[in-house]
Amino acid sequence: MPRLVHDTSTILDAAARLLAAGSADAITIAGVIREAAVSSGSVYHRFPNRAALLAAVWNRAVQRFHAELTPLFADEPVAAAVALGRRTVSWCRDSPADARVLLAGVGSFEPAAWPAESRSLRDADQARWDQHIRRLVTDLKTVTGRPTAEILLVVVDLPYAAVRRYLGADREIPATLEDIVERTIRSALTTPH
Amino acid sequence: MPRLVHDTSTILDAAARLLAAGSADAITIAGVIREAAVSSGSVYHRFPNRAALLAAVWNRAVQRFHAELTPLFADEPVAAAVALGRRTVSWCRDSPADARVLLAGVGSFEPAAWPAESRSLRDADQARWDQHIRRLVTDLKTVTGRPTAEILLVVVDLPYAAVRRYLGADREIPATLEDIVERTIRSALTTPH
DNA sequence: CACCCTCTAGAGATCTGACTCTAGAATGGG
DNA sequence: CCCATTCTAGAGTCAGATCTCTAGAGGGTG
Repeated sequence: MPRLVHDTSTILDAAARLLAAGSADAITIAGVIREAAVSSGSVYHRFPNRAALLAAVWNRAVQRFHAELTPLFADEPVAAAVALGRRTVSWCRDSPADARVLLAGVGSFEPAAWPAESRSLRDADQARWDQHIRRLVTDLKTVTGRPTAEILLVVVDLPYAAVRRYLGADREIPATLEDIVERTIRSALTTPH
Repeated sequence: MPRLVHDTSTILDAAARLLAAGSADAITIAGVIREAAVSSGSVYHRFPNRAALLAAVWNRAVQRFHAELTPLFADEPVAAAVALGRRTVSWCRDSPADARVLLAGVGSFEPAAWPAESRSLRDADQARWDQHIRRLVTDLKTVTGRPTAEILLVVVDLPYAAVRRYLGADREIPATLEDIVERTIRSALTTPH
């Protein structure tokens, strides 16, 4: 049994690098072969087709992100919302490649073409995540009295927006951004209205 | 002199429709030909290459957006910020195709490959817009005492984030979103800290 | 040492899409 | 009515990308 010469993560890293240099469609098999210095045989030994490779890139990034954030749901609702926002920012700073993957959105990864295996993996992940979010949203509704759409905007979309400006332009995420995000979340959730 | 049988906007509309159905890379010449029921000769008579077509799609959407919003900078700073946020939401509801173009970001349109003409057109537009934004930001800094990054987050990125959730998933933008955006902007700018 | 079995290398087959090119349709002016 | 000019049609070329296929390298096992 010959050892694996190339690690699968080498290939996924190369793909993520290609994405960072352009869009998700910049992830071509030919490009990965060049970037990872690997033969096409190697790639196709691991992934039946391009869609499966894209799926792996996406799922890996999402799993890492979720692994980092899920513990934070344990806090009190407002504290959890703030912690999620802060951690989203710091995670993006520490894992820019994965962050760029999430920034592109699943839609860029042609999920319609994914093999069943990849799809169910994603579905399971997503279901768990959605459940956490739903629970947090209902808790925040009772605590703050805001409508669902407002809570989603402040808790989910706002940290994403904060980070997008810098990731998209390949600029450093400022050190003060966590504080800014925290202040904005707090004022939006606790201002009387 | 034979009349133009196809309007150029027909071609750009078809391209925008293709983008809405997928990513910006879904805008292929072959696709536009199908979607607009036009021959490749017609397309290449107007646009020297695909990059020029992409540039035209982008620039048209941006010009429409800017035309809609620029008058609003005339207000008092906080009022202007609120009005910009509200109008961004309503514009996206009324012009979903153009909104999807902006949502994709210039990066998707391969600006590096644009002809000089398209590029300078965009640069001029962008410079005018940036000047308005810069002026508004400095005004808001003196009025609210917030740092630049915080103002940009609240004024520029937040309305974008509010709308992204719905445009990206092809869902109706809720009628209450303008109010939600306004409340969030106000509380972020006027809460003492 | 012989034998497997996993993994790799890389040459093509095939497809898709961008772009070129030429013939000609349509219309206004002389 | 003819010509010039503008625009259109669509076949054809070329580049690049996905995927297939076969030969074989490399290391563990009997």
